[in-house]
Amino acid sequence: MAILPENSSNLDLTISVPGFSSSPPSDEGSGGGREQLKLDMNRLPSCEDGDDEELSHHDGSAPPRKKLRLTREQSRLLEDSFRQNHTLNPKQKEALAKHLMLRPRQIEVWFQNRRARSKLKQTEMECEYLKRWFGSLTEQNHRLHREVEELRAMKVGPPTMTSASSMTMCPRCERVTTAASPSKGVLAVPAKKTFLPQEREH
DNA sequence: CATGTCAACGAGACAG
DNA sequence: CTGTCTCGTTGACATG
Repeated sequence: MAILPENSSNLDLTISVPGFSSSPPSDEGSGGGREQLKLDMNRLPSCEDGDDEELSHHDGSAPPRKKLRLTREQSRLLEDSFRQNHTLNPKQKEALAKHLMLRPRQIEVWFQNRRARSKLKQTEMECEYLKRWFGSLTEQNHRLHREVEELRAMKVGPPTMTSASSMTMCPRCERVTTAASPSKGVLAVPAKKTFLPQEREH
């Protein structure tokens, strides 16, 4: 269902949905100074002992999972990179990891989560679009119903028009057909023939 | 304290 | 088999 143009590269966060701010800068905005205290978490573990993450826990027990917060600069560069490409090849990943002082795995995870957020945003926008569409269709439906009622009210006596009296309009395709081939009433239009003095617009 | 955000993880699918 | 993806979830942390 390609409702919105899947313009791949730049469809992501350029449109802001109210109440949904996943842009990293705003995230850091609140805790800019505070985040700096946690930067040691963002350090590439390779600079210290065994670059095998922080899970080189003795006793095989699972290491405590600490929350990594990316710095503003890291987020910015990742976003830039994401704008250029939504996926990374191993070489790009490695380079980016080195540049950002993160593990390649972290880069990979960030891109996975970023794609997920992007998709979520896209879905929300489509949902919004469909809701609006539904609303306008409902409104149009009501309008047409009113119109049918008005037309029906205009039909006072027995139909005197010769050819038109045997005509009915398919509510679905809005085509005028003869009574010999009655269309199934898709809308709540009674089975009885509807008399159309004149066909409106379409 | 309830809730939202987001990095991280595991499972399962898939391509090469 | 390996690497990467999506999807669903978890857990740390921030915020009102």
